[in-house]
Amino acid sequence: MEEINFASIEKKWQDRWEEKKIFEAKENKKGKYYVLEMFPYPSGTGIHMGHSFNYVLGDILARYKILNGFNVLHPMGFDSLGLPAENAAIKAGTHPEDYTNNSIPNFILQQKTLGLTYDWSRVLSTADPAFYKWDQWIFLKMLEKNLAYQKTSAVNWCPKCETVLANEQVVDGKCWRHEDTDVEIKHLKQWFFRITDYADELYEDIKKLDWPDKTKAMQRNWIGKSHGTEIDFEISKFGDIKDKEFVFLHAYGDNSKSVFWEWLKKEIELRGGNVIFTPNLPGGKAPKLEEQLKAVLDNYSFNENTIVIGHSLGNILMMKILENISTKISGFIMVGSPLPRSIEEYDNGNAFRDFKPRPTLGKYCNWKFDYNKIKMNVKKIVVLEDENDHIVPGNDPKKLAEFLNAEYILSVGNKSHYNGKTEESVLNCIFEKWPIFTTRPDTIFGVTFMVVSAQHPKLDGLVTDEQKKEVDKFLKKLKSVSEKEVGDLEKEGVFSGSYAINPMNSEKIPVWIGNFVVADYGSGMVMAVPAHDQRDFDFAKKYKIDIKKVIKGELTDTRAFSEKGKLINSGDFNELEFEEAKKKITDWLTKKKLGRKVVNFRLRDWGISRQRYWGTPIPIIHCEACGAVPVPENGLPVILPKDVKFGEGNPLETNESWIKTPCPKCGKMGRRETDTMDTFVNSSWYFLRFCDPNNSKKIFSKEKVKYWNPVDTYIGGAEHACMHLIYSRFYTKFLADLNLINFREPFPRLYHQGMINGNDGEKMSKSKGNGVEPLEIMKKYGVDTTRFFLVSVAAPDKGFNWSDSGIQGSSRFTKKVINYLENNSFEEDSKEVLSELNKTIKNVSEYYENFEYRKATIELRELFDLIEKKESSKETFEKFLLLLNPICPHLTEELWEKMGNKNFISNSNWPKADASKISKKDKVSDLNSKIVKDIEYVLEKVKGDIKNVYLYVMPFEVEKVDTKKTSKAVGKNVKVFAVNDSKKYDPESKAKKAKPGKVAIYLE
RNA sequence: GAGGGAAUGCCGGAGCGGUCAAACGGGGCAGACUCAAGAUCUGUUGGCUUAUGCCUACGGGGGUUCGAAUCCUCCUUCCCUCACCA
Repeated sequence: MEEINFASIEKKWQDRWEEKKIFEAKENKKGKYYVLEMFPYPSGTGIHMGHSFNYVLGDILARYKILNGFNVLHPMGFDSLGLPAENAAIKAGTHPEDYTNNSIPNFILQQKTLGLTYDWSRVLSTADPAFYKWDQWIFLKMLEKNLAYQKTSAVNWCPKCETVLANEQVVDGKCWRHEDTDVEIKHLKQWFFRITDYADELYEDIKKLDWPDKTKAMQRNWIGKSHGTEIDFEISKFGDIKDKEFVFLHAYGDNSKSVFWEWLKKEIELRGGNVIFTPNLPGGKAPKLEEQLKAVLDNYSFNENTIVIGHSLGNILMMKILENISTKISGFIMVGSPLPRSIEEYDNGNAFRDFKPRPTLGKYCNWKFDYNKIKMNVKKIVVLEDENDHIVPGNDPKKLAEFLNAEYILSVGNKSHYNGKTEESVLNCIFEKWPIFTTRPDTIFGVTFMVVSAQHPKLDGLVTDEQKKEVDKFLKKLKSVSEKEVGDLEKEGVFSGSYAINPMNSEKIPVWIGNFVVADYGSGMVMAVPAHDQRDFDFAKKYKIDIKKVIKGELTDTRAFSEKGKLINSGDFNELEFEEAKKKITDWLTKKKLGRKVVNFRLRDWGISRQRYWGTPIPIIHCEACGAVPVPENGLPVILPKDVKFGEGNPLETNESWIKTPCPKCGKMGRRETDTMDTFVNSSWYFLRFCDPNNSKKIFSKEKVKYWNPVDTYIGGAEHACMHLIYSRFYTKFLADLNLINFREPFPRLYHQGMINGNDGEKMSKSKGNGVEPLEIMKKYGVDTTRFFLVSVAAPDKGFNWSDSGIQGSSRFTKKVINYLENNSFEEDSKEVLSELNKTIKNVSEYYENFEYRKATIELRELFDLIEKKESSKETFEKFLLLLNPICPHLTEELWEKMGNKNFISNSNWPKADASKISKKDKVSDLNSKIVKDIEYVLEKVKGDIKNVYLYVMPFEVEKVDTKKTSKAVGKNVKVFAVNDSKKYDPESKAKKAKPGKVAIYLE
């Protein structure tokens, strides 16, 4: 047998395919099929086995579809922007652009050797400004729709490189280049896409997808939709109010006129505070300072627990009082504060000033204040502005608040200087409402502490003076730890000094600060029920916090009872079961406006800012006057400047002349945004660009995209289950909302190829030396053999360990096929061959359709074995070649030609199966013959006098069963029922055992 | 901790209620061709010493069934993903 020259056969056919452009796709009236493999990052090392596997899987499907008459789009491109090119630039001193420009042709060359059906006229590269221009265009659209925004968020920072690090550049909390340097957390202003606006649709549409269950589950987890209840807890801004003394200072006159305060008094007392003093203020509309001071100071001595609620002129009096006392009081809430006007007049924050009297108030207000002393004598001041306050010209409570370092609250909708609404607002000044998300409202009576995230933006307001030191100590400890290690931290916390109030029973609950609470999930604070949640339990044990049981069940020393059960110690809700309790408590809260049913998502907005060079520039110009101004559409693309320095911070910041550019709005000199976009933006829509890759006027032609999309089958690694596949779904939905496309899911059918490991079962890697180079293997065994082997070892989604002896088995097969013509002559088909052929056509078609390529290789081997052994015709062998073509395109072309065909086998026609030629033996899936066999078997097993046989089948199968023939065949009286037939005779309810294609049998 | 997947003969791996001692491939063994090896081809590959028979077998226990590798349940082991999500 002569040595086969695979290489020349392969080259010959690849050249001919390319020359005749048989794989170039054009829109036409035939049914379309869009097969896509995830495009690669073109690394300098070329393609590896995983790439080859991925492409071959897609190629087999594409070829199968071509043979079946589909107009197939099968494109390839390069995800060429990205960190590796930049890393190579830093480490090897090449420019990312050169690196990329060198890698891509090499990649294409290697891909071409695989004999793929790619339409190379459509190749695209994301590093091409003609491509990323449209990234920028989409960004502008996002901005327009308020889906792009800026906020500060944490990044990894290497103090030695003075630059931001990507997660993969952080190794064990250290910098990838400086192994001795701890990575720090830094907060930077960054750009985000509001993917959370689509969270619900992204979640709900998962069920429409024909994707691996696992991937769907991963997406569901990632989006993390959870139903629960949001409960408003009030938190005192003044720490524990139990020992606080509330003093009301109204404007003037005797306190009996202050009926207004009655409601407030009641509410404060309900929450455990004491209202102890509401003095009469003498003097009517012309009060004298001395008289008023006396009236107050003679009756009450201010102390560290005092909280004053002053209204209007009462505030003025209080400020005077604060000048006159020597203790520091706890709080001062200034309501309806008509002072002071124009703080700007104020003299360096230290002087006295005149308060210009209103005519009606006479001398009263002609006072001067020592503001520093006032500030010194109050721990916390809150300024509450009524909308009415601004009516007095020049009065500006907001400025007053700034001035006094006070918290400022606007009482919205309160137009009066003094009414019931004001009271509610005052209450909100003392007790702030925090909505808390929980999935277990049934345990609300068991809440014994709250935990707020240590990273919470409103944390400061919760920390009392007494606890400040400890809290600071705790927070400092956190900051020295890198983000990744936070995950391994032990749950720790510190008491904030504040208390929350349980809305169910007004119980006082301490608020802790914890390192384990996520700041941007829910409201960044959780209610802790130690008796029924393990994490809360551990925390409570550690810090000796009360544990209150509210569900019947067993607590141990180390375990909380976190299962469902009946409520106890829960007031009116005792004895209720889990589900009912949840509902009733939520209803109660909803009615009282203290809570509501909500849906919460784990999904966060997508941070697209990267402080790196080799990505799409964000088309924004920062202008001192106008802020962040988008680059107008005609200014796109914003092209990456080639002239930058690597290795010292963000390379883009090293090119001043690129950065400096006029503001599109006002024309003054502004600065370009130096952040680039996450490279996932490119892969989020590249599949659309393939439909119209060279369009320079538009992102793509709507018609072309409409013709080809959605992608019929998408193939790629499971590692993209979350990021890439969620982002492209998000982009698709967004572009559909812009009316650019007419579908909302990009990839209705998804397939993951498995991992190919080294022969030792370990991941292939250079350092382990267990890698197998696809090009070498193909050189040695031939491309078709390699393709055949790749799909014959295991189911494509499972992957396998590489084995050198394994490929020899495939090699034997392909060689036998190639040599077949030399050693055999054709005759008329034997029945056996015909049966096997038609069975194989039938089955293999299904296998190709469903990625059961392994089974296809098995049947093809069996068919070929038979063709070799038994008489078979030329037609049969040609059909066999057609069936084999998707896997082994070159050798089938070669033999096809040798047999005298002038056309390409690769775009000819798929054979049709003739079911009548399939012999009984091979018709395993035939329902009737199966039934007969089953009955005969059962009859044989069950000895006894049987007359009737009852069959139960799926409703749609009733008509398929031939009762007459079956009765005759088994010699019994056979009756058929649909499983859902209520009149069926089924004394032993066998019907439930039936399945599609599988009957249930009852004998009588 | 949550979610997903898997466990089959020497190995990889199919089968997913009756046709199962279990496809197909690798490997082993025997034979053919050869001085010999390789390549190729043929046969064989759980045990019982040969029977259209029995036994033991698809991770382990229990169950459903006339019948289980296949369905249910519990357990064990392994792999993957997200991991403090309230």
